[in-house]
Amino acid sequence: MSNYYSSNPKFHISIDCIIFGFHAGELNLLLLHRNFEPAKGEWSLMGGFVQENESVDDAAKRVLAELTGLNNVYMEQVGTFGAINRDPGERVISVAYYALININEYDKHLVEQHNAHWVNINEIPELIFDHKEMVIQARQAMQKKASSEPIGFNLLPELFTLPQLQSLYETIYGETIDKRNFRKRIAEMDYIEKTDKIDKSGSKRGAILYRFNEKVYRKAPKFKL
Amino acid sequence: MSNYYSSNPKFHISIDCIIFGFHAGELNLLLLHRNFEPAKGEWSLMGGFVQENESVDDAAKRVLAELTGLNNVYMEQVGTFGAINRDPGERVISVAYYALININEYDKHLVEQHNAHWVNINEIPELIFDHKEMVIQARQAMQKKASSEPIGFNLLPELFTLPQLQSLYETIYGETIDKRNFRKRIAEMDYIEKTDKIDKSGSKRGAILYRFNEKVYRKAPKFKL
DNA sequence: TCAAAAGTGTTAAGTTTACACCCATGA
DNA sequence: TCATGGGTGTAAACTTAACACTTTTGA
Repeated sequence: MSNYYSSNPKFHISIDCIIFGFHAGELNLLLLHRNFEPAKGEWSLMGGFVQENESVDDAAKRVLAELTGLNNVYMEQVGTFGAINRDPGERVISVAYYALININEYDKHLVEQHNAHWVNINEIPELIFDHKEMVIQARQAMQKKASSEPIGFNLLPELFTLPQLQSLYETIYGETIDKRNFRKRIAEMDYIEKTDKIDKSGSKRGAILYRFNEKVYRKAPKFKL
Repeated sequence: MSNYYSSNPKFHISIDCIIFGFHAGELNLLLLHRNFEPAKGEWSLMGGFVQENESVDDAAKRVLAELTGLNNVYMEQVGTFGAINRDPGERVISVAYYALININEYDKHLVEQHNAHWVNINEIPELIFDHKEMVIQARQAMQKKASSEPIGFNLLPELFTLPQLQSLYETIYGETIDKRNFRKRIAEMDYIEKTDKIDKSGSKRGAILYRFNEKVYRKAPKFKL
């Protein structure tokens, strides 16, 4: 142990998770009513404290899994929020991560236990501390990333239709996309593979189901939407 | 004070600075020989510990100022590095920031005191811990940002020539740019203002000096290089 | 007078956008 | 049979890329 190190202060480090889900043409966040003081009962991001036996990234994965039961989820670090008084309880430095999950596959029982709810991203309530700012930054980071890397598929089921995919990207960008131009671009991505299955849930005619083939993508990773 | 908070561990939080400078057509980093254990004497980024009386961002500014004497420097957070054993001394979670400075204007006396040196970014020596990874991520983040926001000017003097500016962007991107196409794009940015001064240091003929006008930029912020 | 760097426009290629109708099906 | 959402191609507008010579001046 170095004297130099120990002359410096230590801090609680927390994780906050911006959990994105996509359903029925809408982006949603999984938010919860905080169940401890301060700000007990107010809307909050899912959070937790980094422990001794885990890296910061692992802590983020753990915190996400505690709420959703999910592992191997796509997560990205948004940034670290370190204002002195950001938490009125005591000083906590927080590392924010966003997660993209398939809204059909989380553990509903766990979510209920935490008193968590999906909230439309355009109708976010007041959030505690600097969580609103975290959401804003997460959304921007996600949008930017989604335009240049194929991360959007994490928000969809394994098999998805082109109308679904287009709706997802329209929601992420907050603007409509021309259907034929969209499909032209998708057609050029040979890692978005047509299956012989049809999804009839959205229309009488049914839409062809596609799959994102990550192995094929990795051989020639180019993506732009 | 909440019991819930205090049941969690605390950590040393450090700052590491990736300090970019541009000189003679080359990007450089300001690196130093670490003057305390562990890894004393090895090449390292400038760093320091976050204190109780400062935000994380302020700590980054302080650490940069301690080495360079500079304030009001353009800085961006790169990310937080939280692997358990990233520092073999004891556990330290580090927040990395990059800074863009005008290589003519730092405090050379301070830099000498810290035993710091400018190193060409393509000839970076072995660095301690995960500093190499921080440099890689900082460089990528800076490159991306520099392509869509006018941050490159922070690396140049107040007055600069178009050959200088082009050389800077060629260095940032690691590829050559067509001179006429480059100048065409610059000509469309009315916040890059021609002055009536000539810089004769680079050629016999001399090159016109330009200035980045931030106020004009803010009125219609569009930038793409 | 010549070497060295600064400065200047045009054309072709590629990319992006706009746009309208037919198809398949279940109710 | 008709209402609903799924599926398909082409042409114009715009953007990007390629390219070569003249100017100025100090040595």
